[in-house]
Amino acid sequence: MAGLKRTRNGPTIKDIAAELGVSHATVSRALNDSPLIGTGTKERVRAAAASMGYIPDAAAKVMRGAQSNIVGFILPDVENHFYSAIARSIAETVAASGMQLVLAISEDDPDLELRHVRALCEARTRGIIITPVADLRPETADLLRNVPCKQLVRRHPLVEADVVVADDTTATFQAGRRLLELGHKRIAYIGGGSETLSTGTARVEGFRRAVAGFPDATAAVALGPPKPEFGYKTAISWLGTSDRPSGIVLGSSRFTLGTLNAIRETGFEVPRDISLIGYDDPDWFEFWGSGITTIALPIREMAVTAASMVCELPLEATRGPSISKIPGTEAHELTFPVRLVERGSDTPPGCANPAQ
Amino acid sequence: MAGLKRTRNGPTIKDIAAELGVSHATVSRALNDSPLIGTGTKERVRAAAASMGYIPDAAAKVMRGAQSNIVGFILPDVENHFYSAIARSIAETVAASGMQLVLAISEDDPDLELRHVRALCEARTRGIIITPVADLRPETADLLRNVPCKQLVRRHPLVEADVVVADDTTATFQAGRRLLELGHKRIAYIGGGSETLSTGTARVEGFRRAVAGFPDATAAVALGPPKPEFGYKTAISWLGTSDRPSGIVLGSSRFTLGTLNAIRETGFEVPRDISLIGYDDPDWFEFWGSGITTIALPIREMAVTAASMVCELPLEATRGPSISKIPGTEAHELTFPVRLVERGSDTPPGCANPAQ
DNA sequence: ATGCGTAATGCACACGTGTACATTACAGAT
DNA sequence: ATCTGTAATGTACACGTGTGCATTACGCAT
Repeated sequence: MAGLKRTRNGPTIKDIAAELGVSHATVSRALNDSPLIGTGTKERVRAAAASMGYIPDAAAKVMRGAQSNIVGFILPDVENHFYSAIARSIAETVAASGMQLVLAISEDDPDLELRHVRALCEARTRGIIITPVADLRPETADLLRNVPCKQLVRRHPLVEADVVVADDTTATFQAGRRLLELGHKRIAYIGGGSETLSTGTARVEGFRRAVAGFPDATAAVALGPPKPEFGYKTAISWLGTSDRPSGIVLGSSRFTLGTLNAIRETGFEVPRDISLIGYDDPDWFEFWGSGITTIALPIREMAVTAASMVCELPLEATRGPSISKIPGTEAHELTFPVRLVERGSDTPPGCANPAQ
Repeated sequence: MAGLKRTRNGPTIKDIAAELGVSHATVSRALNDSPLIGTGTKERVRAAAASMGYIPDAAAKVMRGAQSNIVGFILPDVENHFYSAIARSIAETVAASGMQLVLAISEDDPDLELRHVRALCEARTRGIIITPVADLRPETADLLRNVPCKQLVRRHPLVEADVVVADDTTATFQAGRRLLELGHKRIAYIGGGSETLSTGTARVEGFRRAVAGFPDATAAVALGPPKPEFGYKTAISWLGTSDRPSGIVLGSSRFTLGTLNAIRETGFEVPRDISLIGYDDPDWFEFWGSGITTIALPIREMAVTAASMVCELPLEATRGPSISKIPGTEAHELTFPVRLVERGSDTPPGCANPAQ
């Protein structure tokens, strides 16, 4: 820590200048293709730089005043297809605009999230896209005020920034109503997040709203950490009871997995004993049995929109999100429509042979 | 570009110094908790820094000589469970050692890969973990000589760096022999990569070696880009012929998906008509039908090992990889054992009802 | 009063880069 | 021979931070 010179000191423009017997300003200009430099000199400088293995120092350039061209995306879980698909689309957009993307994983841990945000701010990041954690630290919200910032997928009340989300309320409303219209009387919802996140509140609200239209139906709701284990435990606890739900709406493809595991272990079958409607559309949903009915989100459009906003690219006119102003702030919310993809995992209750 | 001051100029230690009427050296020492500074001064400096919203400048620190504490991981495809699982384990290890991980996606594009490597080198990254692309640019290999670097999963001949891989040859050998012992006479392998990558050559070699032990068996091999589409197209072309294979070994879970799609479209069924053995073990393999037999890799161990080597952490004694020296270089190769996980997707040919 | 040791702080420089400004060189016009 | 304009290069500073060295202040012993 004390007084240590950098271990591997590559050549700098000063070294190149000394080698050629010119000033370092000439080298700098030559490498930046300034019109002030003679053609011959440029060539000699470039040749020397290449042969000496010169690598420019990004830190020095940033300090000189050039904007760092780093964009950060903080996501909770890279093993969740939903987020990795988003990460991919963001990466494409950012790379296409000539900038550098830094992916950071928060693991739904507020302290890790804070560390990432702090590191990105200290690096003078050009912009940050974040899917905030449920109990986000106030300090994190403070730091985010110093950077152009967009919230993606989830909206946290402490963060004052534009929001790009899916129409979660309509999504779970459609899913819930679908099950009820098929004739299910006892349905349930397993969701991620908590009361502080839009993905928690909005989805539960949609589900409840669907149930409200069917007075003779009862509903159970469980919210927890978006990992397969929570889906598994919750499903196991429900399936053991006599008044188990005959249809379940899942708030994450991670829950779908845990739920499938629970259903198999308790000897039930989908969709014969239990109907399932998933969230998001990972590639294996289509081929699992007769297919898993699910709510598909316009992942690509959402990601590209958020990335374009941060990179200050013109927004392509995508399949129109609805735009509304968030009261009390200057921020806006872009809500993207969702789509129910009908496959084979939901049937009327007690129906042994699905319509196929 | 020209002479622009940074747009959002936050306060620096000089501003804090001016505010308190001390020199910036005092502020710097106070913030770094130097013993040279009086307790009272420290407190006043910290209070001022907090109230003024001071954010340290990472670029200046790096330039001053402090090692950047960034570690980079360049992976080809974040939507592939295999790599996202690796990314997660690397992120955990790197975060635990107090460093910052930068994830970059190469999309199997050598030019994009070069861009990422260059950016990481210019940022004076502490170390790079890379899963190299098939036709990696020589320039990329040159740049990597300037950084502590480890190859993960794939080995590219141009890159002179330690290697952490799975025992791919044994893996496909076991898978191929398994199908042959079940009685299959026509088997096939769909693999990723090309002749320049270890994942291409090693896996094909293992498969061929298995077939060599069964003189009356015939085998087909297809190598291509590791995307579902290639698996789909290849499977479709094979299934249409009269001498179609009765068992297929897949070299990536991405191919498994495309192959399942092809099998369904052509009206066949797994495992009744076609036996399948996958690679890697994404979570849905266990619950797909009676389960997909597959070759499981010690993803976590491999990732943690590579990350520990880059972060200069002591290597935990993991379930022993075999270590060998790579001839012609000073680099070493760590090969991790694989494991065949037997589930329900492989049966003797023409067997309508698997043993369950 | 002088000397001395210690605690606290200021001064000045270095890191690598880019650029405004000054300087030099030289060709052409007077 | 002198002036003017242009092309090419050098000089010097700034960015924000950390640290070696000099300096100040002060208490205490001589």
